[in-house]
Amino acid sequence: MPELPEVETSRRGIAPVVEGQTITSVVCRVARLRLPLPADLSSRLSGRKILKLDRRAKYLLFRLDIGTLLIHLGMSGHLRIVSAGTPCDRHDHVDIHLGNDTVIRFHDPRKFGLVALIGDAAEEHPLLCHLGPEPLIREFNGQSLFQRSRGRKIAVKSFIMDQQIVVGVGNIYASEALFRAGIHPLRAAGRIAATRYQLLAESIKDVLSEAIDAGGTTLRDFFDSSARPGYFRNNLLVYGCGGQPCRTCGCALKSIRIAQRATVYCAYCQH
DNA sequence: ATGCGGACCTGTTAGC
DNA sequence: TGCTAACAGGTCCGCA
Repeated sequence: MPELPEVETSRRGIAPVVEGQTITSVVCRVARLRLPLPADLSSRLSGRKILKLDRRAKYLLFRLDIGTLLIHLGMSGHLRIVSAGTPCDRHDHVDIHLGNDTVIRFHDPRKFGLVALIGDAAEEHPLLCHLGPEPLIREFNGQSLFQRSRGRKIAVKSFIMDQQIVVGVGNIYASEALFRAGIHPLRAAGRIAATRYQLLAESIKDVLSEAIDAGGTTLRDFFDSSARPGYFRNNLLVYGCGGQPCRTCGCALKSIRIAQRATVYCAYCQH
């Protein structure tokens, strides 16, 4: 669920409700997610004001008057805004109560998510400081991808999923972007020409932007309690389509595993 | 330094 | 129908 577009959609949905609000209390129902939850989270957060909600990679950054509350949704997490008093479900691990009688509720069955309170210089925190560029900014482009790829033998799919190279390209969008760019996912990153990286960078930007726009559609029913599959699902050209005909050439799409991740591509269109 | 495999968890689905 | 195995959209760590 939480690819970068979903995290951005969450941010856009939640920001108007929480910005400017004061945290009144925090309830944690588990001791740890990916990392242990700070034991004193409630006492440290109570009375603090949420100034702004930002996103960096797939992390949500709640900018407070005393530092930053960092939330990562992992593989299975989501945030919902609910009214105070809404009964909680299984896997509703953390409730952040706000002054306006609403609650930010963190739900994560697989517990791969993360909640941490970090200091003011959030970007220098160990969890964030090694992250590569955001995919949608100008500084991320074919030229920078090309330069960083020289000498690398890693499969290009793993290369673009490396958060030090570029953030936010998850397993789904890696396959989608490579299909759009006509690049074989197993090709060694260091053996791809600059012009093709140009195309790849554009494909990454396009597919993520389109997915964010589609997430905007989900925004309308964002406060629904039902977790429905992302709207962008209908726009996927290869992911989850193994065995089906390629939209371009009609040949059956191939399913393989790269670094233990499901990968789909067209052996005819991608080189 | 690079690249790979395993680990962290639970839920759902495919297959027998 | 019921059981088991495989798999799931992320990230970090340790080893070769």
